[in-house]
Amino acid sequence: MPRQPAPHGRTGRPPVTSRTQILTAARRLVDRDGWEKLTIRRLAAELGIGATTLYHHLQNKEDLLVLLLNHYIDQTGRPPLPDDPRERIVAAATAMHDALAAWPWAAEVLTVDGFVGLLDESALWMVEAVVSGARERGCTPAQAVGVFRSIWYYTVGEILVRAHSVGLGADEPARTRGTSFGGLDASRVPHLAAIGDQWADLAARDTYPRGLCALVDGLLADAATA
Amino acid sequence: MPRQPAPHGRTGRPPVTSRTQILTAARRLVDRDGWEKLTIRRLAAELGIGATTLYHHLQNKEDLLVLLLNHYIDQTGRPPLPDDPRERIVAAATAMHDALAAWPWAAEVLTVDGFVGLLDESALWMVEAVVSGARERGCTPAQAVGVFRSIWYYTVGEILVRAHSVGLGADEPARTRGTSFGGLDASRVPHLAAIGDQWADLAARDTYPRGLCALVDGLLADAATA
DNA sequence: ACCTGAACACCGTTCAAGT
DNA sequence: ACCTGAACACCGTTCAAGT
Repeated sequence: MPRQPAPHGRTGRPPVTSRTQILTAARRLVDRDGWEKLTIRRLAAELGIGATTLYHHLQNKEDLLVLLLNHYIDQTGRPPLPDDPRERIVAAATAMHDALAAWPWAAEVLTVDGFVGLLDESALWMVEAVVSGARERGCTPAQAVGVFRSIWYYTVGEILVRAHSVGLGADEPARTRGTSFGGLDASRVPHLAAIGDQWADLAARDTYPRGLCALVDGLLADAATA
Repeated sequence: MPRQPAPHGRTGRPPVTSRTQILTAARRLVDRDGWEKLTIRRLAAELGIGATTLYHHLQNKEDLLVLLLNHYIDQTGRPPLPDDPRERIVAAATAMHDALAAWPWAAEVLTVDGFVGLLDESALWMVEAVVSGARERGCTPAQAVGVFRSIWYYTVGEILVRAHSVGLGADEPARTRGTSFGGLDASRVPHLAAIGDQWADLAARDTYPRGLCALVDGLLADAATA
């Protein structure tokens, strides 16, 4: 419901037509200055209004985050879904992953809040795709929900761990020590000691797709034998 | 290296013998008031010292978090590890999971920081157990690292999602609406609509062990066929 | 060495007041 | 209805100063 531009009596600063302007400004701020700079006060400054004014459009900061996440998901394209149920599950999971990986701060929101409550209907196609694939492969409704949840855990975990591992090398090379198991006690942790400095390289590889397929195959096999 | 109690000239407040007292106070504060109340200023008050004094023992807040996490892990018991490699992987992963689940705020630290750099050697037995099990089942070193990472993602994701879903029902029953897919459009998301209100129940179940086994079996099978 | 208060540069949020 | 500044109750961190 767009606002009428007609100023009935007043010609001052146009009102902050609710959510849309706020969300685009928030998105701009995050993209420019980073996720940790998204604050009520800064966002108000970005909009050229007082900080307290924002509270006429937003319940609180959490509200802003949820709104922004849904706004982002709404803009995310929806890939074609394969007919094969197993491939459909993988494609939907990959779409979730890629959407989050492209905007890592979105994953932060997922930790600030429970996840299910903040997805609006435009994001549910991913859930539907996974559940439908699982059902077609013989899962019960309970099993299908379990399949989705396992995939979701794996995906969120990958995003969060990766998001917080990136950039450490840039400003804090001291911590690179932890990432390589160079000087480990070979008698206590022989396999890690053997891997040694290679750990950093191996841990930097993108193993999400590989692990996802293994997970999906494992979940479907488990459901089939139950 | 414990401090001599002998006050050479002064009998004022005993010094904050570095880390140990700080960490026990921090742990007490977190257990009593919750993770979000752990702040430099409050911790100083808990210790009965000035806030700035803490900076003689701590680099910064992140340092405190890392120290506290390692302190917690050090105190965590180490379960017996099965001889069977597959069972060993599952047991080690379950131990990681249970340790984090028992103190959910620890999972928060994992998102604040990359994880590998903050584990000290006393926690590496879990990594070693997973890697050794994978190696015994024929994985290459690279595959074994991949097995660990996939399990880690799944575990961290489960902890984080669960930690942030708990308690929502308590103070915010309004958001329970999101957790049930009651009034969904059956033509657009038929499977979710069919599950409907059952989603909340199904999502509340503990499916970590089930999903973990599926993941491990999937990973080992994948490595075997590569 | 160890500790301090004051200060800086921020937060989210509320409230009474303005148009 | 929409917006405001002032204020409240906090943060992490730095710095010059005290013993």
